[in-house]
Amino acid sequence: MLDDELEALSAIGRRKLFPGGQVVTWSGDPNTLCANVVSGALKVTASTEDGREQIVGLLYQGDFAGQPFVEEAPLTITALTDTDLCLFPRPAFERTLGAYPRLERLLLQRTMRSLDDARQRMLSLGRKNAQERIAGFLLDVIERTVPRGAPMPLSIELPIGRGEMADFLGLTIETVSRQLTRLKSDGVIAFEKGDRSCTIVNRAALEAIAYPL
Amino acid sequence: MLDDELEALSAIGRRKLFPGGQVVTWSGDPNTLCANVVSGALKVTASTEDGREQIVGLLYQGDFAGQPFVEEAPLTITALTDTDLCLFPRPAFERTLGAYPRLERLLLQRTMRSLDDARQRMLSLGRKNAQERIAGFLLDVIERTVPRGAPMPLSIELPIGRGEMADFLGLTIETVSRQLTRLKSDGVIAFEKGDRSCTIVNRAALEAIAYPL
DNA sequence: CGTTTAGTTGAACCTTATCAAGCCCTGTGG
DNA sequence: CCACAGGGCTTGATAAGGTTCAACTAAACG
Repeated sequence: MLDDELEALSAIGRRKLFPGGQVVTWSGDPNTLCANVVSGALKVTASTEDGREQIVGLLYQGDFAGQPFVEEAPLTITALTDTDLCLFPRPAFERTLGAYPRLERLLLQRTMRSLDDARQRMLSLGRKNAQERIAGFLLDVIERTVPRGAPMPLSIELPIGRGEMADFLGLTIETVSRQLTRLKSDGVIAFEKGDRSCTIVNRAALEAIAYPL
Repeated sequence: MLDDELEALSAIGRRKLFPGGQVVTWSGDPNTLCANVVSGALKVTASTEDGREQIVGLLYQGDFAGQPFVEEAPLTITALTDTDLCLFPRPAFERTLGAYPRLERLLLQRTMRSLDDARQRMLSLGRKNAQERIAGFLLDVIERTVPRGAPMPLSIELPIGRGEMADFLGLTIETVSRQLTRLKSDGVIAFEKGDRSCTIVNRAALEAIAYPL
């Protein structure tokens, strides 16, 4: 981002801290905000009326949240951990986009990447079994957090708990738990000091599971 | 779209007819093209290496196809019926976007709508059962093709066959077929003159199935 | 400590996939 | 004109993968 763009954004943005668990935007509410994630993590969820929930996206440091040019927020956004957001009132943000074409270009590219992402997840949700989804998820976490070509046994910190993994992968808590213990007893992964810190013992095996044939 | 934008686009576009079944873009190939759908219909698919397929989007008249600013095409696009496309070489299309900010804005808005769409489908694929998916699909077709507030018994033409419905909904052909016959015997829909032309007998019932509670 | 919360494990059940036949329509060639 | 082959769809029987319900464990917290 260029200096004047950053400046223009910071002129309309205000920082706000959201404690873990707090909802930033409710689905159906008037869409008043866009934001940049300064630190922390958020989940973007879609729900059925009867309470079933699907996590349709996870947002981390540097990610963009919200939808300009839309009157009603279609999705609920919730802080997973304590999260620092830089909030932009939507109308001001839209004006800034108009004034800085490079910014709009950037947003377009990000939106298209999100779309690609969403489509890969549709493949996963529609056509993969529980093992493949879990393995794919672990590989995604690796890609997101581990520097390229780090030496094996890798250690990763799962960004979400079992329940949220289930909501992300379209499974139940129990299935997620069982598949993880299966990967563990197969010697592919291991857990130490807690259910969230996971060691990748055999990455190749994980890839073979996630991407068969 | 404004006159000069249309002109700029038509200057770089060339029309081409694709017969039904023909692939327009292969996933993994160099991404050389974007296009507008002049007439006909296309499917956008993601696949696993071992051949499972998920339809991640359907494109109709007026829809935009392709991904500017990406070097490798991530998805396969196939003509469902004979389809007339207006093709743009990607580099020229990107230059045109830069020259006509309103055009880029338009594309951004479309991309965001596609993203919303994709996320709703994630909810469907991850959290809804076969009946709900089928009912939701039928309602989507209605929304797309029937004028608002048309009188009941509605008649719609299914844009795709059973196999493609299955690939779209993350089900099998057999399950799609069974759920449709179930809706038929429940008196919610009916079929005349062929498997593709479907009469909506009871739209409210369909909505109650698609959106429980 | 007792309570709560997250995770694991087990057993029964259910939805959907899988495999296999059969049907209907269309187009083709004898 | 009829037999027949092929594609798209339906239907049935069976099986598997996941869900559900329930009990249990372990760590966290007052």
